[in-house]
Amino acid sequence: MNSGEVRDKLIHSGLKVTPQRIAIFEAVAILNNHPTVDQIIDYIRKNHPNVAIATVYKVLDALVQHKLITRVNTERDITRYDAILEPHHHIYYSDSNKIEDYVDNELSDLLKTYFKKKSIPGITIESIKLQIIGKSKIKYDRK
Amino acid sequence: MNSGEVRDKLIHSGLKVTPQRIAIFEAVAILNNHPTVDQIIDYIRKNHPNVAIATVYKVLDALVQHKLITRVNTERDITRYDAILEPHHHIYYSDSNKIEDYVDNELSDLLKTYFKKKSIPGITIESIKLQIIGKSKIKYDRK
DNA sequence: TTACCTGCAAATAGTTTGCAACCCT
DNA sequence: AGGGTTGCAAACTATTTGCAGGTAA
Repeated sequence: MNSGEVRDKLIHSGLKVTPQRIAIFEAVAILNNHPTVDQIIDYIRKNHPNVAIATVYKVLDALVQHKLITRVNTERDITRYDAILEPHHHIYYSDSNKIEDYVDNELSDLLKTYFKKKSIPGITIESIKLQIIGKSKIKYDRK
Repeated sequence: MNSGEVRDKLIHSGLKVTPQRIAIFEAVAILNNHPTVDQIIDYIRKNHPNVAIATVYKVLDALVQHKLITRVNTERDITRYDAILEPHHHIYYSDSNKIEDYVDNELSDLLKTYFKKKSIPGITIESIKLQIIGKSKIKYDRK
């Protein structure tokens, strides 16, 4: 996502285009893999040292509010953000604590079909998200 | 879950049985529906006024540590707990902000079969959790 | 121009920590 | 008896808020 796209998305949401917003939006997109606030702040401090931390929080809130990014629910006390908006599932690596996107249309269709047949009383389903929890098969080198 | 069962589970985990632990463990079980720390603290303050807040945190940590309860990943800044340990899915009501358990063996089997056939490279799957997000069909009375 | 945005510092809220006293086993 | 546990207050950390000055449209 280049800064032109970022500008477009901001304008489209009725948000004013400011250098801070471009920088922070890009940070979330560049730091793909569900960056934590810490990672975003680090990135901003390195690349745009005069942007205030409070601004990072305010901008992230604004972007979530206007659905340009989403918050990912993960471990307690760690807020992660995601610039990918298409419906997708998540893989949680319990050993390395990383999160990866998982797109699987066959699976999505399977679930769609399943819940079309078997609806859950009392609820109108809006979306279904899978959390796949597992261990990485690749061994890590010892430090 | 009666206090006898609670005692057994504590002993079984090698945790000492104290009135505070019984009270807090019971609170999570009684306040079923994924209580937040706030709700647990409220309950404890009402029913066991001399238990310190810090103790609630410490006991919840100990219970999670020993896998007697689990933490549920939800909205940022809201930590919820769950005394149900069997694998199960969650339904998130986007309108009322409630979480409900969803047990569906047919679905679990379907997923198991699916991922037996189609494994994801690089990961050994430990568990799969569904988050079903939707709106309640029941209308709420206006205040 | 003017309503929106940012930066700063102070405030807040949730959670953790250190340690002496306590109490299960 | 002795080590795990608790209670309290202080410490911490992440996030929010208020407001004066700045800036995009």
